Amino acid sequence: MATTTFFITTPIYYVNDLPHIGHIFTTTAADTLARYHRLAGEEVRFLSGTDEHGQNIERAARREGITPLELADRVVSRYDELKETFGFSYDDFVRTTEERHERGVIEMIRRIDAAGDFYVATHEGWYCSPCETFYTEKELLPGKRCPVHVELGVEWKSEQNVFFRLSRYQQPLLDWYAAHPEAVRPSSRANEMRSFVEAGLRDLSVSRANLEWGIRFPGHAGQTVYVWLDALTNYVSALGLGSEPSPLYRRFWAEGTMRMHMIGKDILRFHAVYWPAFLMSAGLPLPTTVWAHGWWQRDGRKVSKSAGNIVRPDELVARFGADSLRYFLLREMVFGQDASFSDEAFVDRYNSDLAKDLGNTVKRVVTLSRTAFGGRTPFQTCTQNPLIAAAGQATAGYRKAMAELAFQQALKSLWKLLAETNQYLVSREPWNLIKSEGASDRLARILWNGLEAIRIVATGLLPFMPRVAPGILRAVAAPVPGSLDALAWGGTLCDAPLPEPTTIFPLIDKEAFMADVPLPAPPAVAVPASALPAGDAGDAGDPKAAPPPAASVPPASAAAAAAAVPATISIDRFMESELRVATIRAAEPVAKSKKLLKLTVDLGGESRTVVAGIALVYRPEELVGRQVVVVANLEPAKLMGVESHGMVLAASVDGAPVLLHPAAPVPDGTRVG
RNA sequence: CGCGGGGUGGAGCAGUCUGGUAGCUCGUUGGGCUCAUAACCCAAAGGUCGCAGGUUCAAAUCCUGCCCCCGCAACCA
Repeated sequence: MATTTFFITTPIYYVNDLPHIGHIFTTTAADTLARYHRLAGEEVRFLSGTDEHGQNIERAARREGITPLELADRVVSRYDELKETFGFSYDDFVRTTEERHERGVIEMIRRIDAAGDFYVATHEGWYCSPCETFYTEKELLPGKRCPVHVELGVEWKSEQNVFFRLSRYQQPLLDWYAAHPEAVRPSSRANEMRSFVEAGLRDLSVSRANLEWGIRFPGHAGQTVYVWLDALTNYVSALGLGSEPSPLYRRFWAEGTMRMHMIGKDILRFHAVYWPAFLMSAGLPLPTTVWAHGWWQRDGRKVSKSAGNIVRPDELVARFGADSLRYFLLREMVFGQDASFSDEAFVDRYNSDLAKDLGNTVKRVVTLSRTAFGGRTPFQTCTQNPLIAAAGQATAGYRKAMAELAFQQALKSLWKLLAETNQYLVSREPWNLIKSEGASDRLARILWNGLEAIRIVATGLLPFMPRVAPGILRAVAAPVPGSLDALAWGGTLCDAPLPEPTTIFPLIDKEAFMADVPLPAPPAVAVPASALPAGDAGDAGDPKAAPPPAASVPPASAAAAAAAVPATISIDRFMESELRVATIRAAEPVAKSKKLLKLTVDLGGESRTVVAGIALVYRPEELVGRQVVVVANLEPAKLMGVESHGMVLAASVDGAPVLLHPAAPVPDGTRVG
């Protein structure tokens, strides 16, 4: 029986973005899994990389006056640093500008072409000449101007492109999902993909004309391979598809046991629909699992010093170590769902889990043993005690959770064993035995059990904390194992020298730490997007790259004819509007909007959220407590994501709003009219 | 009807797919212990599981409607 193989990938990260918490998270998850499977005795191949082609890179490079490759090199060096810092253990790092990748893409195209799944068709859209790019209606600025060259208009242009017959793979994809429940996880995502595919698939434009920075499309002069076909192929090109011989490709893909893509949910469609379709067309095996995790978010409403939810991974790493962050990321999030990141949660987690539960217990047991046995581990083992069953349950729960990528559960299982170890110690009171009977047999068994439990926990932590876990093992005089077999009870050495314990995770004064959190930029002013690390977990390509539909539909006329307004209306008609006086109880800017303020308004017992476009003139602070007139029966509307339940009346002077208010205070809710 | 996430003790969350005594962590209070990083152990208080209907012997969980919050897109409702 051949060894089980485990091929795991991160997305290839787009190089116009510096690494952030999302990249760190995805790679940490994949790394932890890779390490776990190595310990499980499987043959593991772990791949990461960068996506370096495309218009955006070309533009960004031009802006900085360097070549695209120089730009990519610079970002790649940041990923190298990250690898060092976090101890990522990928075996290979593929860059889409590498020759081996290009060979893979060309082979992929050859195979798809042989299957007859390419055709040339016309592709139309709004085009900006300086950008050499098509934009969708939505991307354009008002007046059909280019979002990059804001002063320039765009033109309607059509271009010949190569299309992939994605539509042919609708049923095969549905069959694949049905036959492989593990193919897309978590299962809620699989449902999403199924309904997406069931709704019908359009053919996909997979080339661009006039795109310099990319791989030339074989057999179609003037065409460049477009993002996703290029990017997704990295998973096999890095293994050597298109190069001969390609033993890695054969071993880990063609004949591999597990082929897993770890991705963020934002790029699921590309991995669970397009990529399998490409592979089907090419006659290659499909991934066994596409695992889409959730996003790290932040509570946008409460970005403040007191809330302490400012993400500063660099500082956290510098102060607490990369392993602490690795632990936090996998312990805090229910893998697959979204979670929110905050400094406060981090410090809480660090103090309670790492400093107290883990660090303190290690030091506690080691100190007891050193005191009782002259700086050594106890002289005898123990084969009958309550911790054995506890450890058995903990490791079983751990393994089960790891198999399901339930990292949170796996860690919880280990921590339960730590708690049980502390309970055991309290029940046996070894500190009293030291005084009463010295280095007795009984004491030896008790403390050996304590050390053994810690050894097992540290073993389970090896995939999660690749630097700290070996340190703990050394602290309990245990060898660093190369196999999960070490999770079994009984590994702690007898009468072995125990080094003097150190404080692995110093307890942090949370108050002091939180006071240290720098204030964010004033939210009333436009905050540069770069100051707010995105919550997503790494794009494997241009997020704007969703290919336009094959069928060209001229964009709808933007300007609908203004509804004719009669010169006068009846009093009844006017009375249909419910105008009421209200007091502004709270006001805050709407995130990322220039003009909107979110007002919480008191209508006399009823509290409402009303969005008003007055931020350019009024500051939130000066509004609170003021009375205004509100249209109370307006149908709700969403503005910049915030649902507005009413409208604040204001006079408009050259577009600048001036709020209306009663000349004397009146009760809230008073009808106007 | 733009897409998506969510509303469960003070805080943060799990549980919802596969209905059946509401669970975890932190915090709080009281007690214990003193080996350990003011750590560890025990106990207690604290919840209309957003609201309203429905299905069911039984609903946090399934169905319908509604309200609210958050992220993305949409900027003056």
